[in-house]
Amino acid sequence: MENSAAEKVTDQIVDILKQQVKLNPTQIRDALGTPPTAELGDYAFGCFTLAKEWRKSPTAIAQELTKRLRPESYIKKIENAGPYINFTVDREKFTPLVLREVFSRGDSYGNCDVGAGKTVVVDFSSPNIAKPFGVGHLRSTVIGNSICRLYRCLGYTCIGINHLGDWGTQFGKLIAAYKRWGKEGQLKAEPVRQLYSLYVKFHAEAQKEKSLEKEAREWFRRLEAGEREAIRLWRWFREISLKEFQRIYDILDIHFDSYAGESFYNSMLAETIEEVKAAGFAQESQGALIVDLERFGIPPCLLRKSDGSTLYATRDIAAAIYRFNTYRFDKMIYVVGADQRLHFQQVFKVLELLGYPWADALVHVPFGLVRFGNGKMSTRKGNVVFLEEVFQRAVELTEKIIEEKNPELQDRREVATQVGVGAIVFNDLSTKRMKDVDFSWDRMLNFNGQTGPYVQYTYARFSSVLRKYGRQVEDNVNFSLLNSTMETRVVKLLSRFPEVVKRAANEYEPSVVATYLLDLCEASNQFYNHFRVLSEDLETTKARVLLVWCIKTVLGKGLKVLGMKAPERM
RNA sequence: GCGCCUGUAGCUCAGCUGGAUAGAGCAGCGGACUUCUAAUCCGCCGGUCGGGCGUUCGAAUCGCCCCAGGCGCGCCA
Repeated sequence: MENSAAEKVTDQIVDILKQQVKLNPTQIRDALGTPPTAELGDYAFGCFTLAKEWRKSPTAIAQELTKRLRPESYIKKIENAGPYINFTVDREKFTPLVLREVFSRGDSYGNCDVGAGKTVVVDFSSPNIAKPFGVGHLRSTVIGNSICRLYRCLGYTCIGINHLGDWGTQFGKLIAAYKRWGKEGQLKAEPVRQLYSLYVKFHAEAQKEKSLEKEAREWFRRLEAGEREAIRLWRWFREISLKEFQRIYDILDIHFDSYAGESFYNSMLAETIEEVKAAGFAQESQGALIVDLERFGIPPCLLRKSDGSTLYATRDIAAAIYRFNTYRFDKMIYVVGADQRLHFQQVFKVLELLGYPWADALVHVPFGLVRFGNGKMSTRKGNVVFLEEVFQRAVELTEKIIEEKNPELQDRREVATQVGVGAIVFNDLSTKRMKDVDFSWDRMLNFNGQTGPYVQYTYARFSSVLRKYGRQVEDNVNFSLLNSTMETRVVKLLSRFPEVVKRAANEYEPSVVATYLLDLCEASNQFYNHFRVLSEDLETTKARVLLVWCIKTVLGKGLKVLGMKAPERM
């Protein structure tokens, strides 16, 4: 695949510098920075590292070097400023290069083929059956979805797996609770609400009545033993929960290649345990089966409880092996909360001990917790915010705003959903994933400033301009009509998009794309407010329309990568 | 106690992996709609980058030590 415009420029600078400087291309590239203001130039090379070798001050070196360097092709000016050599790009060449690239690539702009022929598995969302889908689960869902989309941009085949929490002690609790207090009719009427209140009631009652916990463990044991009554209830709970989750995934327009949850691996667990034993790493301890990891400075990994039932570490180990055999992945990413860091360290280590060469292709992508009020959101305490309620309120508010700002809008309901849900999604993706977040209605429902609706609004606005223009957009324009600082700033930002996608994927950090989009919106809205795109002047109009087309395309692509909709009007 | 994460303006966050004067948004104040969507744009106000020591020509960024908050650390997931 051909180099992007930005790469061509940096390659050019490297070419110019490498004749005079004894550094290899990557060293030069790494040393390149951006001057504090655009007037100084587009790229800066600081001469600090050369100072030792040349036994001169960086300022003197910069001065001397600048005299010897001659601008070529994409570089128009090379100037010295203190210890820096500043390179100014030739706008006459750069602007057409960038805009023509965006124009010809369209929606595939920003894609590359580094991942061609490779497969990456992404384990994300993974809600617990029988628990309501809370705002906490949203993070894994939207971050994971975006990571999938990012890797697809890089050419990877991406398999999204929803590792449903459909097995474990919680089902023992749920069955026990249902047996005591549950009513079939109620459960059919509003499944997840009822399951949830049974779950909450269980924990409240268990405080007073110690025997409850024992009862729950017993039910889970019977479930694992495959007893009919237990299986029947489990299946039922699973089915009704899944149906509700599906509604949420439909709203978000997120789809999985596999819904193989924890229960899927039940039949493989005995074999997995045998494998660990055979490899000589398993040992009995206080009645449980563990893998001692002390020599790696990690607490032991529990494979089996003293009552014989299994634990989720075992299921994760079995799942990883199964997935490798099924997908032959080159990388597997787990998008799971930071509170499970240790768990994944343990699981990865055990797989490494078992001698799987792909163990180092496993990566846990953790994220900060969502807190509510005074503490962590806890399903047990009934301290959760339902995602559906969040969506509902966001969409309602959006409809109200549309009512006052754009009352004639067609498909109002649909747009309101796209924007309302977009606001929630963007809110979760716009800050670095490791930060804990305090849930706040105010922040969720703010549509001004650095928000999802702002990006969508900008997109809709430029769409509107193109609609009004109504003719075919072409890249055969007079580019010198786009040489204001505002336009140059936009062009420069557009040229950075491919690199932004790569960085976001490498760092598993969708927020890189989100913050980039905000920058692009700011620059583009500034341009919009200062220039009139459609005017009597045909030449200028054609040039600006091309720029608008490129802005719209990149914004649309960016929104798509974040898993958001890009409404043409709002 | 041990380990990991976070700490930048009143609030929410950027800061391109060590470089030039630390940037946005929200909130507050003041401006810009007879013209392509004002969910926008412009201006003002606002910072001992948690604290200290160190490495370096140069530190918000790297190292060490504290402080504060969060999360883990054997039968939950």
